[in-house]
Amino acid sequence: MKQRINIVELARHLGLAVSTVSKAINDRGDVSDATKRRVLEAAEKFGFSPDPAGRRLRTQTSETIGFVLSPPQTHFAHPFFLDLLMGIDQNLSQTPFQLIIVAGRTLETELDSFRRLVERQRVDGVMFGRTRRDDPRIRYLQERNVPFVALGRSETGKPFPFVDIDRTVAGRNGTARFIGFGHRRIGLLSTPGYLMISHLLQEGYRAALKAAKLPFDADLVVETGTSEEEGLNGARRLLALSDPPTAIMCGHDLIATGAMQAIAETGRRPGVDIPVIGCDNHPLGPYLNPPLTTFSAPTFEAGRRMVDLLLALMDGRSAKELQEIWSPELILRSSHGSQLVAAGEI
Amino acid sequence: MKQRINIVELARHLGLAVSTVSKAINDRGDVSDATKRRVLEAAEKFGFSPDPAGRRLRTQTSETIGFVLSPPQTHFAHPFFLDLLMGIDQNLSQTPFQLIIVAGRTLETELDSFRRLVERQRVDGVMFGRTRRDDPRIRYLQERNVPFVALGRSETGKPFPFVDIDRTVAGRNGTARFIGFGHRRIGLLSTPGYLMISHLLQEGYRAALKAAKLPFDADLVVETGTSEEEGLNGARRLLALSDPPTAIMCGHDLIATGAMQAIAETGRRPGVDIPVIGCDNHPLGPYLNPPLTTFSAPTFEAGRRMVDLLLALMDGRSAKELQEIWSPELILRSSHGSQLVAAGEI
DNA sequence: GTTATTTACGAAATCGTTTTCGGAGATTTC
DNA sequence: GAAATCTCCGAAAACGATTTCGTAAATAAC
Repeated sequence: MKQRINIVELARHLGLAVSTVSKAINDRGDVSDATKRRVLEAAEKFGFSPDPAGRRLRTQTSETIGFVLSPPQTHFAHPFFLDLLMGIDQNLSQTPFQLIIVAGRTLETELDSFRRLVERQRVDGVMFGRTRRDDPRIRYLQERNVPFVALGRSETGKPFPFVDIDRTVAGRNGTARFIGFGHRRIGLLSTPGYLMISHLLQEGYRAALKAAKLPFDADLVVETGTSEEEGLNGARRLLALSDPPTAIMCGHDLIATGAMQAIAETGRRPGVDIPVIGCDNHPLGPYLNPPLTTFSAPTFEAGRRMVDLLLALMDGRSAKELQEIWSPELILRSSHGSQLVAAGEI
Repeated sequence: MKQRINIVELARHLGLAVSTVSKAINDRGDVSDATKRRVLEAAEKFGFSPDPAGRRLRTQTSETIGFVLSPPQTHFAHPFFLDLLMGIDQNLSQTPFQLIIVAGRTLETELDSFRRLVERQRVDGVMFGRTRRDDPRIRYLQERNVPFVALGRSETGKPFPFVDIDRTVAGRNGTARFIGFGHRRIGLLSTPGYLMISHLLQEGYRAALKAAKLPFDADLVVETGTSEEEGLNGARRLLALSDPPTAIMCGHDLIATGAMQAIAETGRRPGVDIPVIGCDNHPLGPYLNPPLTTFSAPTFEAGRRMVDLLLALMDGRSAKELQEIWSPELILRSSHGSQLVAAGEI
């Protein structure tokens, strides 16, 4: 390991006091431009940069923000969160903060990950996603008074900062689109019920039905996990109904993938006989059969923005002004019933 | 923020010296079992755990290992690396180390990410993937003498620890399979040439040709990026040849996805008229049209193992004994020419 | 019963930084 | 020209842990 120089040796080399050098490096006041320049040059020359350990000890900050990947694992075998991480990192790398990530193992032990993060690692801030209607993570963080920002809103606790890609509009617009095509019985394959996005999706779904004066039929909505297999099973249940849906709105592209599989199993053509719409714009959507119509999810940008919000929060801004709801946009491919589209819809 | 207790206050409460408390907490010798138990109980009661900043300052370690995501971004909109991270984290969470991740922006600035990691953050170890035949990252880390483990081997520098999911066997076995089906002209759609996996894939490809006494035709191998679009374009070039391949081996499932698209464009049926095999077992492979035959890539396990190797290296073990080459296994679906399989192959 | 050895604990130094406070010199004000 | 105000820099005190080394008591050896 190459020999490192510390701030006192650097100061000695310069014939200055350590305090002066420190102030120069951190661009605090009380040091002339001339010496500041001199210090910076010397630091560059000797390859000096302050040891984080020393600085953190003194300033009582960890310069660290933690991101916890939600369980279960299969949910994250998904480009979504990697994009999010990329966005977070890109923004964070412009700051002194570093990003540490931990993975919650199961729903039960997930809180332990949070505890380790704040009580042992002492992170300065926390980020996470997949908010739930009733979310113990939020309660914990608010109780400990640690700054955090979530991907998704929640019904839990006091106001907190979030970026929310609004599932309500996906549910409403997707369903409305099917209704516009003449469908009367529309299936909803939702993500797990405890998730906030599931609740919002169903709200949008109901709103669209109501606007069209269509009845709500509880048989038509089934909650599944966020995977292809679970989407497959959910769709099978839907299709086995005595009066099955003629179109299916899905809470996630992976679910939609399974759903199209289930439709094909019955000998019908997904996207033609039974149209399907997903959510979150999975990169392989265009390569499915048929190409999947879906709603956008600008996760990279969401990651960037979450960092902005967290920084603002730590800067003293109030949580209420740091809440953003983004509307996803419909991405038309062909699984939603392209023959109608071809007939003049676009 | 809840009031924290530090080690001197804890010691005062116990009527012990700080040194004794410290030794008890870290289970170093020189403290009786009785007082050790007493200290541990008190620590639990007061919710004390040592401040990482203080400990790191004193011990001159960062207790941090860094993972750098390779550029370009599109390569990572891929479950592969998320699984790897999950594996790494699962193993690392059993140790005092924390995982910090950074994303290399471009190939040019990637080294800066490494430099920031070791020279500023002062991580104790580094991990990364997508090794290259000539890899400046390896040179840098070896020169600085920082412990690291890579996903993939390389031709660069002195021996270092790695886990390598052997692309040679994918190239060889995939190609041999096609040859066994009677194909004489087999296309190879490889990942970018600078990557080690590309080199190994081609080696395997050539080996299979040689074993079957088939000629090598440079026109039949084209290197593309690791994305669907690039796979699409690469396959178009292959299919536009005057004497085009009758089967295509791909260095990646995303490439294979694009290739099947390209085949369909020409009016032929991918997997039937022109069989295709990919690599890395993308979770959506089974849902492509046709379902994609591919090679396994146990990335979660690889992540776990990489942590073992890194820890062993930091523990003084020699790099040479910390190199593992894993053979991927063929996962038969139907894109490799299922009609032949149905005819008795399985 | 004396001496040698072990065992258990404590005092103090140390890691590298930031920050407070004070003061000398330069500059402005009246 | 004296007083007041700025500018710039330095000495020293934290921050919270670990580790070395010394020493008293307890045990073992003879």
